[in-house]
Amino acid sequence: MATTTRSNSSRERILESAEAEILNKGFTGTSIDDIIDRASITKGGFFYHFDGKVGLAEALVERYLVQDDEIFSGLLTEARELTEDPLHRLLIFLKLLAQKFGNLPETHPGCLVASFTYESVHFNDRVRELMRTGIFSWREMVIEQLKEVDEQYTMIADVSHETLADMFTVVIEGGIVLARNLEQNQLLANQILAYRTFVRMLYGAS
Amino acid sequence: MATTTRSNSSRERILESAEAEILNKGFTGTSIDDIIDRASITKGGFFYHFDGKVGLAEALVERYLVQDDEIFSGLLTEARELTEDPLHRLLIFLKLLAQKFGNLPETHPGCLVASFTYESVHFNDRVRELMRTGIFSWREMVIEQLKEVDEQYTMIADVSHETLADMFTVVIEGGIVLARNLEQNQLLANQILAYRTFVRMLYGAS
DNA sequence: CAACTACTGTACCCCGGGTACAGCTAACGG
DNA sequence: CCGTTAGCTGTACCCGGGGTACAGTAGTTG
Repeated sequence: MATTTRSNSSRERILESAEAEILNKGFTGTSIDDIIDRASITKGGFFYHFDGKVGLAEALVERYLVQDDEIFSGLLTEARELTEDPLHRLLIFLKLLAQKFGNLPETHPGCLVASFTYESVHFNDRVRELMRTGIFSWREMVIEQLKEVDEQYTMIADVSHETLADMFTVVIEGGIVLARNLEQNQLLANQILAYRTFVRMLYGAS
Repeated sequence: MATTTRSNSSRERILESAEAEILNKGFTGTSIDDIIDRASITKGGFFYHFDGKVGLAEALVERYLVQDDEIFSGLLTEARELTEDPLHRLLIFLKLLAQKFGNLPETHPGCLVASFTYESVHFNDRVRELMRTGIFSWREMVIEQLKEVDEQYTMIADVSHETLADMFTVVIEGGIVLARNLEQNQLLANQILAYRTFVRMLYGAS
């Protein structure tokens, strides 16, 4: 299975095109023709790779979660190299993320999970399950950090790890919506930095 | 123009049905037939009231912003009756909102502005302008509160009024996405309460 | 009672999304 | 060097949705 003959890039090109189109037009609002034109492939080729449009949706979410994980892991590693302190590591991670989002050349393309949330009836259980998986994995990523922080710091207000961790995702999802409407990436960055301030204050760091 | 003869309720019924359908299926994913079936009206009747689907979208956002404003104004008035202190008023408002959302019988139906954000290309400038208007009005509502708070309290960290006000909307938009996916309204309530904790800490209130 | 509002019902067009499948071709394995 | 297979292309088809166009009708108001 290690071989993929001459292409395999076709499949990837379809996914790439589909994601870009869908984040602008929505899933139902994106036609297969839109996608295949952009990906320079034919309709037949599309159906060779995917089991219809819902099959494409499955592959898209899977891919999205993997890519997202890579981005977060990368920034987390970067932060880990800069400090041993778990709180500062988390704060650096958030600052790096804010910078990354604030410096995007265009407005943030959007989150596939959020997009699909408002069209969820068109998918199957597998897609909906994958979306939940994504939300849980983002939650767990932050909770892991918070656990380490709690070994050395004390939270000065009562916010559960789960809620504080979810707030990370919430701020990004909500921030994207506002940033896209106002065409202002800095708004998204500012929201992440505000969340960062909240975390910092909760642990009484100056 | 004060008269609306026997009905006018038809137009309202269409808007009601359309909003409900669209929040589940997305705008493009909702057919006019879906809407008119639910509203018990005919296609001719639909086109009598609206200038096509995009015309409906305009009316929907207009209506949504008015209704939303009424809800927020109502809770704000309620909070105003309970205290004179601007900070506590804001904190009570947030608690009331969290309670309202947490006690919904079903998962929160969703925000039309967020839904439309991921399908924005299908609308016209007027709709997109209305969406921005909504975001600005939510921002202004909170900024007004913060200004009054600042007359009596001092913020102990540097978060701009604009960013803190936007965070209100951000937390709701993001909270809705997570709450819908996990079918758990309390998550949305918890996010609003976490935001409330943040505001409280920023002003050094115990 | 005339005129108007607020519809219903029907009939129709066109486009494009979704599907199916038959055929071609480059590459690889034996 | 030839058969098989992955990776497509091309074509043909159906149906549903958006949108239009009226013609008719039943209350409502002046």
